[in-house]
This record gives sequence, C-alpha cells and structure tokens, in this order.
Amino acid sequence: MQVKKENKKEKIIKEAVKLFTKYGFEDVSVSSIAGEARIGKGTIYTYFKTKDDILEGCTKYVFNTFTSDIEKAADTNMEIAGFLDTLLDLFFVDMPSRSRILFLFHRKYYGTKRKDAKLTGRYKEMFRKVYERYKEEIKCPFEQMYLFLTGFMMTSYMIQANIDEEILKESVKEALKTLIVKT
Amino acid sequence: MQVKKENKKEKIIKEAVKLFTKYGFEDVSVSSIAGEARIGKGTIYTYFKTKDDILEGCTKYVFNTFTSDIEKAADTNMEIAGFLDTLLDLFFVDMPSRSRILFLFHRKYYGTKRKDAKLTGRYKEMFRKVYERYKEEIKCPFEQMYLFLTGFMMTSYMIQANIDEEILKESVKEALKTLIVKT
Amino acid sequence: MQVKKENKKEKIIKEAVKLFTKYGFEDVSVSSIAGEARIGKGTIYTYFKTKDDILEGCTKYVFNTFTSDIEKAADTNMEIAGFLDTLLDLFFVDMPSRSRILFLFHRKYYGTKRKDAKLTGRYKEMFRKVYERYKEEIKCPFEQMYLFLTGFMMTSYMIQANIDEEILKESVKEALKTLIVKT
Amino acid sequence: MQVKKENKKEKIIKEAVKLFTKYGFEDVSVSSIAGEARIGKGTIYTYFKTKDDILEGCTKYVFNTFTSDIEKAADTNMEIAGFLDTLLDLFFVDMPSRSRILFLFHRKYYGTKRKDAKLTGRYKEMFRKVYERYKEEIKCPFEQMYLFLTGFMMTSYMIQANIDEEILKESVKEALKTLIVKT
DNA sequence: CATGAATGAGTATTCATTCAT
DNA sequence: TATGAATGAATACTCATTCAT
Repeated sequence: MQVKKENKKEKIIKEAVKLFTKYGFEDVSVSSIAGEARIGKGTIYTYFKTKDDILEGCTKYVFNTFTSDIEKAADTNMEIAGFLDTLLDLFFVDMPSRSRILFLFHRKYYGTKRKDAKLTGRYKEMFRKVYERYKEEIKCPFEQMYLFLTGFMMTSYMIQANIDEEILKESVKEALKTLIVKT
Repeated sequence: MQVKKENKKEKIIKEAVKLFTKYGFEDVSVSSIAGEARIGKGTIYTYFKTKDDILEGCTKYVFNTFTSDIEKAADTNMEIAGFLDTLLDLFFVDMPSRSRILFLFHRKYYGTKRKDAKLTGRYKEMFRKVYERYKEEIKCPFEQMYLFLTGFMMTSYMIQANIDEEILKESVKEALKTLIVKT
Repeated sequence: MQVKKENKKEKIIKEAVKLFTKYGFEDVSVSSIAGEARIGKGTIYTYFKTKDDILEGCTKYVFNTFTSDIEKAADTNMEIAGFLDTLLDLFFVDMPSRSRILFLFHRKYYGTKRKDAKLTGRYKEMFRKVYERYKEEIKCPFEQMYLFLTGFMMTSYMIQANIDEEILKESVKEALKTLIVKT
Repeated sequence: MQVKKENKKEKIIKEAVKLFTKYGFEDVSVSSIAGEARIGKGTIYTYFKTKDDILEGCTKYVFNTFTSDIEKAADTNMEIAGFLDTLLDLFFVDMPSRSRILFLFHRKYYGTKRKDAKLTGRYKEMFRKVYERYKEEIKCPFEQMYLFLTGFMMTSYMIQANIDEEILKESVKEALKTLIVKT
C-alpha cells in the first residue's frame, strides 16, 4: 500500500515535469496533470496540498537527479578534468526540461530563502564533498566553483535555442576547465 | 489631449517593468499596471494591443538599455579589459529587474524565433561591432563571447540571492576576462 | 453527485429561456442564468461550452416543443381544419417566449445554414409527414404551407403587442384555412 | 449650415443601417459607424444622444421608406390588386435590410408602446388612408389587413434564406389577395 | 462644430480546490 | 483511498460616453 502510494506520487511528478517543461506553470492545469497520469483530478490532492506543492515536488525531483549526477561523475573519475567532462555530459541529458523546472521554481519562490535551502541543501552539500575531494586541482574558492557550474548549467538552457548543442557543451566544458582547474 | 502619447506609453512600460519584476507576468493584472501608472484601465489598450504586447514593450525597452550599455562601455574604453569592467558595472545596475523581464519574455516566447530576432537583433549587432573593434585582443570566436557575456549576465540574476553582489560581480569580471581576453 | 446531470441541464435551459425571452441575448449574463437556476456560475460550463451554446440548447428545446405540438395536433385530428385549430392553440401557448428564442437564434446564426438545418431538421420533417397525411385536403405545395405556418406563427409574436391575442389567434386560424385548405 | 447638419445626420443613419443590417446592434460599435461615415467618433454625439438613439433614427428612416412605398403604390393604382402588386414589389426592395432594422428595434423596445406609437404612427395612418380608399374591394377589417400586410412583410425576411425570392414574393402576393380582396 | 484620447463599467470564461459519494 | 461534479474568485478586454482642445 505504501509502495503503491509512492508509485502514484512519482507518476504524478513525472507527468507534471513533462507538462511544466512544455507549457510552463500557469498554462498547465491540475486537471491535465491528472489526465496524463490517468488518475482522477481529486486524487492529486491526496498526494499534494496545492498546485504549488506539485511544482515543489518536481523541483525536489530534479535536484535529486542533479545530485545523483554529481555523485556518479565523482564515482567514476579520479581527476577533476574527467569529472567535469562526465558531469557536463550527464547535466546535458534532459537539460532543457530540468532547467525549465528550476526556472519555474525560481520565479515562483524568488526571495524565499527557506524553500530554496530545503531543496538545494543536499545538492550544494554534494558539491562541497566534490570540492574537498578535488581540492588540490582546483584554483578557485568553493563559492566560485559553485557559481560557475550552476550558472553555466542554467544558462545553457536559455542559450541552447540559438546554438548547436554539441558546440555549446564543448564550449562550456572548456570554459569551466579554464576557470576551475589549476594549470 | 493627444500630445503626451509617447510619455504615457513609456510611463506604462516603466511601471510594468517594476511590477513584472516583482511579481512575474501572470501575477500582475493589467488593472494594477494602470493603477500604478495612474491612468484608466482602458487607456492601456490605447497603447498596447494585449497584455502580452506590454511584456514585449518591456523587453524591447530592456534590450535597448543593454544595447546602450554596450555602446557606452565601448565609447569609453580603448582596451577590452576596461570595456568588460565598465560593461559589467553597467549591466549590474538594475540587473535583477532587467534579467527578470528577459526571463519572462523568454519563457513566454520559448521557441518563437521571430519575436526573438526582432528584439535581440540590435543587441547582437552591437556586440558584433564590439567584437570587431577589440578583435585583436579576443581569443575566442564571436559566438562564444556572446554566449559567455549573455550567459553570465542572466545567470547572475539567479545566483545573486545566494551570494554577495560585489563578490559575484568581481567573479564574473574575472571569469570573463579569463575566457575572452588574450593573454 | 453525478446523477442529476440531465435535470440540471434542463433546469439551466428553462431558466435561460425565461431570461432570454425577457431581456434578449446580450442583456442576459451567464451569471444571472446561474443565479436563477440556483447553481454556481462555473457549473454552467460543465453543461455548456459557451454562452452561445446555451442559446443553441434553448433553440433545440423550443423546436422540440414545436415538433411535439405538431405531433399532438396530428394525433388528435382526422381533418386538416381541426389540425390547424389545435396546432394554433398549442402554438399560442408560450408563443411569445418561444418565438423570441427563435428570433435570437435566427439573428445570431443568420446565414449559417449548418446550424439551422441541425435544429430545424426534425421540425420540418414532422411538417412533411403532416403534409403527406392531409395531402388530399391541402391546396398549396409543401413549401407554401411551411412558409405560411411558420411565418404567421413568428409574426404573431411581433404583432401581438398591438392587438388582442384572441382576435389575433382567430385571424391567423382563419387566414391559414383560407390559404391552405381546399374548399 | 442647417442643411449641412441634416446631411451629416442622414449620412450617419445610412451607414448605421448598413452596419446594423449586416452585424446586428451589439456587434456594431459607435466607432465603426463614425468610421464608415468618415467623421469623428465624438461627432456622432452631436447628432444623437446615445447609441440607442441611432437605432431609433434608423427605424424612423425605415418606416418613412415604408410609408412612402405605400403612398407610391396608392398613387399609381386604381384597384387594390394592382396596389398590392406594386406595394409588394416596393417592399421587397431592400427588404432584408429594412426588416432587420425593424427586428432590432422591436427587440430593443419590446413592450415600450410609447416609442412604438411614435414611429409607427404615420405608417399606420397611411395604411388607414389606403383602407378607406379601397374599402369597397376589401373583405376584412382594417386591423386584419394591417396584420396580414405587416406580418407577411416581416416574416418574408426570416423565411427568405430558405426559399427563392421570386417564389416567395409571388406566394405572398397571392396569399394577400386571397385574404384581403373581395371576390 | 469636430475630434479622438481617456475612461471604467461590465462580462465570458478558466481553473484550483472542495467534498459528497 | 479515489473520484469528478460543483463552485466562485479572479482577469483580460471592449466600447459607449465624455470632454479638453
């Protein structure tokens, strides 16, 4: 029973992510999410308190994928250059969709630090571990590395429409290495 | 009673920029814009066809300020390093507000290249002039310079809540110089 | 909470007919229909797509009453004279209201033959059956009979304000017999 | 100066008649009437108190054409049969347009006898003169003749979409002779 | 007299949320 | 737990009318 519940909640989030990505927050109705998830409209409210709560769920979900990306990249690379290559490759999978969710969330909770911390906590923490691990090879302080990585990742989404994805990814990889890795 | 036309349109845009920046697009009613601009609700529609049209007006306005920033920075600097310093200083004035408008517009017209070109045309063109002017000192191709500048500028907005503005600005300046200027 | 569907739709139509009859189409708000039907404004839209759709529903309803009037009159009369008497008696019940709806609909869809056919189809068909049945006694072609009957019925509505209803009805009965029945 | 004024008022009415005929009352804006009449929006209000007042002007105008039709038909015919032929021919000129105006007016002032009398007064009076003139040949009372003539004329408009105009006109002529003329 | 910029009252429609079943 | 019928708050936009010029 508990399992079933989790499955349903996850199903809702996955469909919501798809729809929010495609149409934005306001242009997606709770009904349509329910429709895509093949459940009744009212059922949504068994799992989420409000529509905003669904977006929060989506954001949490996205940050978890990011966090696991970082973990994977760190697990498979001994040196920071390889780590960055792997990380960017992972980040660019579903990048448009994931970035979109972050934008929506950011816009909604602009200034609300509490929510922000709750969601980005684990993500930032994971970055800190990585920083510690590759410390020797990094030439900038933690805050800057965090800024550069997060910034480029988010920006990529907005820029991508006007530039070939592969070129974009390589430019970003190169830029990050220039900014972060000791020479 | 027909003289002030341009003044009034500008007034509307300025108040709309303020409100959109603060509350986003959907959470600002046309009435409230009219209220802030101290004119009647109907008057808005003398100057703008729809609410979307107001956002477009705001975006055009913001791009014009960016374009004039670039122009100013180029006018007062013989070398690219100085140009970047001045440009970033100018970009960071009202940056949160201006970036916010661009986000809103971007989200609304995501994928609509036509609108995009109409508004970014002059902006990109101005960058191209700058690129030609400092060509000797720049180590990356135009597209990358454009990506790095626009990207960092927009990202700064999203990051700023979590970082001291002065540090952010200096980090960005430094990063850009590293990425763009020949050594 | 999902049983009463048909009842509720019918209730809405009945109240809409009353209001449209009294105030016309544009001067009746959807809210007021909801108010009279003692349901929420939004509920209207569970049963009708648009306000125009409500008018269409009313028209369909009215044509059904006309059709059933014709049926009744034919069922209870062996001869055309009696048929016309009965039919006119039935037509004059609620005649102002019913005619009014037809006017509104006619004005709205003036020229739109498709809608017209959809609604008048069964009505005209019923007239054709009647024509066949009383054929021997009728001296004019079908189209004329249809014109005279429909025409007088609708006209009666516009004229009635200036003339005693009983005299009007008798005049119409007499005129129709003169025009339609073989002597 | 007085002449100019009358010309302008007439111009407004003529354009309003065209527009009301085509689009109905609510779907014609005062602006569009002004536009068609090639004058400023505000100028309309020099000649008419309200939009309703324009419709009243149109109705008066239409009734005047009807009245003059009756006059013409009576002037050129010694016998009622010829009178009816001529009258119907004249009525059918611009019949759709003129009937439409009457419908609009009727709907607007349904029940308001005062307005009605003011506008139909001369028209009815003219009919009375005609009745007196052809009295010997007429078999029905005045009220019935008035009902039959006005009724058929108005109805023709609603029926016309579904029937050939020439057939319609001939049917009506014949019907009226049957109902009105002594044999 | 003529104008059209300014105004705000008025309304159809959407949709998050509730709750009886 | 699951549902979807019912609800009403909220909002963009239109247009008759006014009035300063």
